Amino acid sequence: MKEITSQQQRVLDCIQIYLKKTGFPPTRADICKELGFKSPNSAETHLRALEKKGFISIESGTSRGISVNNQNYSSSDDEYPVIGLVAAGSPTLAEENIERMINCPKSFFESDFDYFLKVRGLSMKDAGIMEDDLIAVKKTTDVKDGDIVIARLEDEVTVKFFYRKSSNIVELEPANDNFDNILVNLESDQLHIEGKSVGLLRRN
Amino acid sequence: MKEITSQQQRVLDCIQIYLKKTGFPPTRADICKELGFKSPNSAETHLRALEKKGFISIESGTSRGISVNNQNYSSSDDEYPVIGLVAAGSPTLAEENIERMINCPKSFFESDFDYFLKVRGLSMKDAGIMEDDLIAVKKTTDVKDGDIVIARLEDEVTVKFFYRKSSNIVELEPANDNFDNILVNLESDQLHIEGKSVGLLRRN
DNA sequence: TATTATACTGTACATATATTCAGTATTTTT
DNA sequence: AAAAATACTGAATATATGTACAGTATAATA
Repeated sequence: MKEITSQQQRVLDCIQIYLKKTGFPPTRADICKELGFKSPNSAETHLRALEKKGFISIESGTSRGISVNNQNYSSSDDEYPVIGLVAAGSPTLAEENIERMINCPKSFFESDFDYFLKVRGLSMKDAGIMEDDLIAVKKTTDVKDGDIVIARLEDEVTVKFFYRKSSNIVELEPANDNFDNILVNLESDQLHIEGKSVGLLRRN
Repeated sequence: MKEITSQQQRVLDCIQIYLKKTGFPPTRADICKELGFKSPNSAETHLRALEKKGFISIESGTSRGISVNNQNYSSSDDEYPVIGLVAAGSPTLAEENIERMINCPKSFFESDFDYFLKVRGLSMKDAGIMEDDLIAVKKTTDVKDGDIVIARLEDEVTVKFFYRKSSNIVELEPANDNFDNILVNLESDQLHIEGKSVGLLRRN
């Protein structure tokens, strides 16, 4: 399977989320509405590209005739690791940081995910993310403005809102007045996006 | 869910087989072709009957807008209903209020639970409970000070912190400065504790 | 440098599709 | 005995939808 572009990934995600939500695939217009395109042909060309690369199949002349090919759809459970949000020096997902495993259905959240991150601190409390909450993290670097991302800045791992200010300036914004925004210059600072939040789990 | 007739069962089977084969639901014409009907209205009336009996949902004006309601359940998991937090007059757990079912491992939270409650409003936002969050609710009247309870006061269902002030005074405390505490006199007011929160689920 | 792929807007149109209306007939429920 | 639900055929139609065509622009590739 060939390489997928970030926009094509967005379209593919859009299809899967729509499918999960409604039970049937989206139309071209639905994709446009969801992703902000203004012409149905925008969706059409992306769909053709995704088909050419083997990610989806399209039934010609058929409304909503889209099917996702890889579909690992066995609705069975899986074990997901819980990673502690370690402050400094330690890379995420190192084996030492796995606190325990959690049994959870594969398609529990709108998007698939790779691990649970245990939250430390209250920098995102106004977004309803509290200490010891478990964030379902999807490993990806394809993040949009407003996404809650797991970012590593100079060996420190944090959870913040993501906003791209310009081609090489990124703002990491906490959801707590007691914390300051972090402006990152991609040229001088080393920023690594570990993934983004696709859900949250709290156990009282 | 009401009784299904043998012909309606054939149509329901047809939908599920078609879905499995193609990845998207059939049209009325597809069903006719599959089952040998000669008029699209044959399929239509069966679909309407299946919808009325709760086996499927139909999105009006939408091509292939059919979704099958009973999701495939897997082994050790269970199906839990999602209940909308209805404002006034409607009792919780009435069947009409079930928005959908969620497949979830039985021992997912620290305590067992009975249903998910979909949160409306921000009265508990400082406790990290946001709009549209799903609270895992255990049906019980055995609540302690500081528990997050689901309470019904005069037909209104709310989520609040629970504090017993004296033998017949209970305080329901929101987690939001814009809301006021509610003092309940158990002798004059009718307070019913539906249950308490044992966990929370958020799907971005 | 030319070509191809990506990433769109915008218009137009044939057809795929839901849905209504008019019938007929049998079975079940009230 | 009347009413409602079930189970169809057949025709008609508004609209939902795929898809082609005409552009523009930028990035990647050969």
